[in-house]
Amino acid sequence: MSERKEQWLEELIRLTEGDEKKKTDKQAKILEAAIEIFAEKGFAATSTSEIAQKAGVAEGTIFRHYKTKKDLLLSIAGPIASKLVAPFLARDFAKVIDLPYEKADDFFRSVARDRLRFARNNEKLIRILIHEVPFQPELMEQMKAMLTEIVAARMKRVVEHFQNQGQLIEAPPWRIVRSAASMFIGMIIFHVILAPDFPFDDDEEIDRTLDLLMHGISGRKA
Amino acid sequence: MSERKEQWLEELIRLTEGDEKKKTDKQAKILEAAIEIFAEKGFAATSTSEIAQKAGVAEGTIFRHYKTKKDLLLSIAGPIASKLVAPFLARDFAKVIDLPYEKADDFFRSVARDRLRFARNNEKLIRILIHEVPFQPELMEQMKAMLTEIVAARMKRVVEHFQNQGQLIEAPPWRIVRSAASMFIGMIIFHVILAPDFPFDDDEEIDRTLDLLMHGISGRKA
DNA sequence: AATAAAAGTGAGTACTTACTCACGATCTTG
DNA sequence: CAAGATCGTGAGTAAGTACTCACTTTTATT
Repeated sequence: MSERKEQWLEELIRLTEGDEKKKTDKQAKILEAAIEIFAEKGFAATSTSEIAQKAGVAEGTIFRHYKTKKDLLLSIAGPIASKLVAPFLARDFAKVIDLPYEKADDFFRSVARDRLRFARNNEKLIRILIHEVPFQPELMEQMKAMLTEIVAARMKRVVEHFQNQGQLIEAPPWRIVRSAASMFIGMIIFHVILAPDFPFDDDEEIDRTLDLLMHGISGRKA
Repeated sequence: MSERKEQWLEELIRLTEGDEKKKTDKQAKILEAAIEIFAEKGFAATSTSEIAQKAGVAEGTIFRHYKTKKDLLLSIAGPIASKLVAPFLARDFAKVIDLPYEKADDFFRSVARDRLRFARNNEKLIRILIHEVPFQPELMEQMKAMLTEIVAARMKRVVEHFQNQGQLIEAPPWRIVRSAASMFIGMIIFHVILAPDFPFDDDEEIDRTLDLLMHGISGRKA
């Protein structure tokens, strides 16, 4: 357990240093193909022969680089999970509090924009992550740990800071964070998965959603 | 396509009339076992032999009742999808507008409570639904159709009604519906999946979440 | 009680699965 | 350039896989 924990923590540290492992050409092809098919059909429904074929590689080559099929999945899902929460680990994230963001909504807008762009640039990887996390206990633990120990912990401090300034209402920080996350994740899922045809301006939509989040949907006569 | 559409529409009508098909003992056992394992390991990772074993039934028996494994999945996921949106189809749903609910938040509270209870009573089925919908095009189409033609359409009318009364702000109804849905679905996922240990009072939590939804998270000095 | 229909069985089938391994090709390093 | 390590291969394997079918057992109908 503690080994696991250290593993993704090291991975996070490595990420901030921009240290990528050297991959051979064929290995890159394998990863590319695996991501493509995992995202489309799911991990369990994907065969290694299919991956090999799409990658233009012999099946044995896959197992030279990855002990098992599951190992291949983890080497895809692990890093993306780390990258997803990486910004919250940044050393200056806590300092975000008193430096660039004087207003709470500016802060939320900034985070939302950044993570939405990230999601758009890594759609397939995030699809894989969402789908396979519930079935891979190790991934599940990793995600839970990251969300509670990094994201929730950091966000809690930020929310408390804005509460002290009277910019946010006096409610349990976790509920505020949960609500904000729900709103934006719901927005992403709705527009990316449910209505991908219907085009919209990301920044504009974020602003409108942020408005609802900050001031609610209640009208004057409520 | 139109045949498909009629299929789940008929299913919905049947549901309102409480018409359940007669099942044999072993068939019930098969469904029970399949739901259990599908929810735990996912459809693709589940073998028919495993289902048969858990159901205490010969493997051939499964295929007497269901042509294929996929057929078995659809006969589980289809009905639960229908039941999930069924309340929105109720004839009196539109009338909900001028009869029992004078206040918008009472309406939202009522819907949230009802569907949360439904989700709690059908946790495994909903898990299966969420997980397999993206991979089964037919299910995907069914869900999209239901969400747009039934849920969204009805909710739009209700929101517009409350907007006319000045109880809700003048924003696009779909965005208001999306925000409300995101908040409550986020609440459910958070408490059911991410923090199942941490016990909480459903109705109380719904009220607090509804508060945030109605009035936002912005403080006095914002 | 006789007959038909439906439910249940489990051995069998054709095929796919993840993974191995002995061997040749390519790269790295002295 | 020699030698060892790493990379790449594809035929091969044992263990499933979803599904079938001739058969027996149970249930429904007359």
